[in-house]
Amino acid sequence: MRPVRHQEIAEDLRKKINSGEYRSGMQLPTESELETEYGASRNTVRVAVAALMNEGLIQVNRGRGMYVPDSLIPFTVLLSEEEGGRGLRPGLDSYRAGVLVAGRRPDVRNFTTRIEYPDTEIAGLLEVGERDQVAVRSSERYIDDSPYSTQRSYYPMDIARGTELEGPDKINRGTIEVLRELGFEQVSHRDTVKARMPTPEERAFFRIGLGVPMFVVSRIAYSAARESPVRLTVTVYPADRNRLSYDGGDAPARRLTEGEIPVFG
Amino acid sequence: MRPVRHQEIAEDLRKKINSGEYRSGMQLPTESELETEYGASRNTVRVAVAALMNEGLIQVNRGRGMYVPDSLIPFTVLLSEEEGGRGLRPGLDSYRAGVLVAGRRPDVRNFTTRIEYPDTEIAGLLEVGERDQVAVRSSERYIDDSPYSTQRSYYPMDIARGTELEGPDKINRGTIEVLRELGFEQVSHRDTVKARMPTPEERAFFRIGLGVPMFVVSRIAYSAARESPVRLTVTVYPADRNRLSYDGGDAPARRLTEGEIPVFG
DNA sequence: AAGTGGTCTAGACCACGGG
DNA sequence: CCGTGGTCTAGACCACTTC
Repeated sequence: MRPVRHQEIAEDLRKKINSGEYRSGMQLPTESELETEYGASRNTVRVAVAALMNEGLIQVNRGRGMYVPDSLIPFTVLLSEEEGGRGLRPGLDSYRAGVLVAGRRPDVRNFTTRIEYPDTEIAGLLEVGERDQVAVRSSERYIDDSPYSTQRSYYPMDIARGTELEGPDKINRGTIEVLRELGFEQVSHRDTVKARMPTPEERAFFRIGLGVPMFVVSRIAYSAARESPVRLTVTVYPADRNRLSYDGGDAPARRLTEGEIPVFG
Repeated sequence: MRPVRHQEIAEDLRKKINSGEYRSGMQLPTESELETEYGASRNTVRVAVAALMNEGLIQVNRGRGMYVPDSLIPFTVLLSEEEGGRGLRPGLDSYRAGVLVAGRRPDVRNFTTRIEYPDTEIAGLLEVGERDQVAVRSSERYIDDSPYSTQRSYYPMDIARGTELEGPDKINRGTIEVLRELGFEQVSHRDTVKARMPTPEERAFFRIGLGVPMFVVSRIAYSAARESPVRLTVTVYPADRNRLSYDGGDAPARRLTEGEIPVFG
């Protein structure tokens, strides 16, 4: 296989990054320096650089230069903790309570409620007909003023009708508690995790570079009082600063690595 | 904000794909057609096209054209099923047994065993010192001759020494069974899920396009006979054809959507 | 052979960040 | 202001697929 110039350049830069010759936070040579260093035209250099961006290996700031990304403090999203367990503050939903326990500041913005007809996928997961309306509660979640996740919960209208769930207000005590009050205590759930690239809107909202995928976690919640689900919650997280954690059986207490921050879904 | 030509082109193509004007499997206009359609130079068109590739919206075949990807049959990886449960064939590891149950053909290739010093991350997760050796068992897993996942399991040497685990052979009855025979019955585990972009090697091995992220699932296994973990298994899956599933509580039986194929981790 | 995308060049002007 | 990366052009040749 005949070597291809931009691939050689990319491979060389990859090696220098992975070997630590270029470390986190360091600036790489400028485009014109790379041109002379590799004896290639600017566009060829840019093709190589684009490949590295898409792998998440470098970050480019217009006007300033190219950098090896700082390693981010990872949030570990605990997705199999019991609701309301582990000394969380009662009367708060688990996201808020969990972030507070971690010593961070939670915030929910742009909260909206809507009633709509579900698309095929949502209807299938919620086990309702496509002509049955659902109540949709959407919000953006922040930690310390940085966008953290977007969330959308769907409720069958026969549960939500006439309740707070279809109302326009945030519910600080958590919707799990509301469902319990309505007689639908959540006894089990099923999570489906997908990963995909962000839309341009998500890239802008989360302020992430190229090469950063998104987690999409869909949680279907069940109650003993009903065969079909009582709720579907879809949460989207950027994958560069989040990892998901699931315990099976009675796993031992968590040992945190340096800088790791546990939060709740 | 002054409109930028290649972004306009990309946005227009995105709309046509999402609206269904270009459907799965359809060929898009060629580069030269897009040049005349948008009145832009070839490189500008190519920048727009590159963005769509990175979002996973289109797939490009050299010499043939650009296509909207066929939607893949999704594998659903069941990660919270009981080992050996649900009528799996006894005497087979859960991956093989699960794939057979789904009516597909499992295959393990390029199996290797190695003894090495763990890096900082592995040592931390396994709770061994960086100067304590570990046994590493690596393999590539296929389903119906298509690459499905790569897997690497790490065992503390004080468990693996002198056992099949450090030997060069595949163990068809599953290493969970071997650990049980050694007195380390697995009673709990903790999964950590990450998502990242593939390396060029992974792109080639899994034959995936740009814009397809990878799942990295790290499972730490615990036994009642020992405080520190008995195994760490790291599995890598391409995210375009896999979703991960975790049940919490006693979730109801799974309802499969059309074409969905459940398999085991 | 014809048509597709892949590679590469040389040069121009623009927009942003920081001194 | 200068240096950075971002946009865009016009043209050339190459490699792969299909007929």
